[in-house]
Amino acid sequence: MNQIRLLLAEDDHNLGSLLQEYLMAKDFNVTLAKDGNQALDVFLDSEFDFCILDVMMPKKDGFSLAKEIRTKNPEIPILFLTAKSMQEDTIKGFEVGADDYMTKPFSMEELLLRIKAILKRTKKGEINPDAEVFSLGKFIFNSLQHELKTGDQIYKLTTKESDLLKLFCQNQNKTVSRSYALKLIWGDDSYFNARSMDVYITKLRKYLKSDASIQIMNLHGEGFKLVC
Amino acid sequence: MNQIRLLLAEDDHNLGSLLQEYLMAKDFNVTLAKDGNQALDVFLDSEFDFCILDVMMPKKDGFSLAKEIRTKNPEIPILFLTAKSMQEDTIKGFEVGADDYMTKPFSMEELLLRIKAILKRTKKGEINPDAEVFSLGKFIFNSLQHELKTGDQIYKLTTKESDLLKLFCQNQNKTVSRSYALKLIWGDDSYFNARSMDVYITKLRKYLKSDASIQIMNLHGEGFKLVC
DNA sequence: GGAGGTAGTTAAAAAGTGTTAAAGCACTTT
DNA sequence: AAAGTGCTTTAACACTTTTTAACTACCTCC
Repeated sequence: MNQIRLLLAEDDHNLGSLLQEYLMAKDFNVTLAKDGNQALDVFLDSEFDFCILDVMMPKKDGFSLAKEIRTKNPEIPILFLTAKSMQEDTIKGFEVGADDYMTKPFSMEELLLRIKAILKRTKKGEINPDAEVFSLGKFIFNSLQHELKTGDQIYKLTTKESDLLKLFCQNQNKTVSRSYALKLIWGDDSYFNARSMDVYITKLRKYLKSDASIQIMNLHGEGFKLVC
Repeated sequence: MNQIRLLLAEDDHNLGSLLQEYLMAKDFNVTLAKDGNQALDVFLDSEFDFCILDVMMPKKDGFSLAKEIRTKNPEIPILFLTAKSMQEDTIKGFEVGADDYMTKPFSMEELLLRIKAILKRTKKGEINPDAEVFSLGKFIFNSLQHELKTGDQIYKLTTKESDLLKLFCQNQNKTVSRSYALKLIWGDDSYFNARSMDVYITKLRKYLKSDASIQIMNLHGEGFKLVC
């Protein structure tokens, strides 16, 4: 099972590193940011699966941060940490699209349980992440053998075609950012690689076009999404 | 290769025997149980290599059954069949330690591919890196004596052929990079050696071509992989 | 609505691979 | 020493995969 990549934005250094250590011990990959601006920078720079944001932070508060994060990734689960049981905070938090919130002080164990609950809830279509065989509309894709089959025909995919399709299959109905795909498959993210990736997107679409129910959709400036 | 002994727990009699027949035709040894209790009895009575468990069954559901099976054998691969795409089921399934799951209705071909993928995955640890004798599909390869045997014939391999095949056998389903193979077998990595290696790849493929289930696959620019 | 970045597509260049046959080499046999 | 034998390397050509380039279309924001 892959590690969950978690962004923790918390200005209180003591609490921040305590949480980071605890969550890392629980096998999360935790990046700690010490204010809202730093958190946004880090978020835009790498890929995350989950955000824990303190509401009151210097430079940029948790809610504004959440809004900007949501424009980049409308799906990512967000859990807020509020300093006091402030009615206002709670309301505002859910308006921004919080998946949950916790009022300090809280037990780390409870936090962990809530994170797990949210992950369960939001992980809807996701299949076994280690799977090597995927079912895609009328296709069956065997990523080990690089074979994309349908009832009547079988395509032998090249390495790159297969790698890219596998990445999409592992992230069905989720946005895969360009830079993530490029780093993962092409090893790094540069302008020229980017155009190479576009060529492969075209190729995959050609293979898949006989089933209208699945498509690789572009989200302008954000990345691609395999919807099915 | 011996037959894989497979326990199939499925209360729907039609589906159950259909699957049983299909999998037996694919050379599995299939025992069909029609509820959870019967499945457990059978499991405790004999030896199995693989379990396919329906989640919803009378008397004992698939998850409870899986737990009891796991106490007896924590290693055995388990694949669940779920009636509908129930989020809960999936999560619970993976908590119990499912290796994969499939949602009804599914194609039998996909089921077969997934079973094979799991078997490949879980068998990996079995490979003894110091072994001198390898089983490769219908072949037996003795790297000490440079002999590649099948039921009806025996090939005497040359030193280089044998060294290269041994390297692949020690890294089944893993990518072996060109430069690694060249350094190990040819002593160094230069353009001309590289072409020599290609010639040997061709030779090995010729030996192995009578068994379609094993193949030496090229990963463009990365290396080769023996998949079986 | 136009500028500038982003994406879709095709074709050609470049890099890498598959295969066959002949040349080279070491080692035996005559 | 010449000829033969078996293995390995080199060379050559066809082919595949990946990248680069070029052109077109599109989306977003001022």
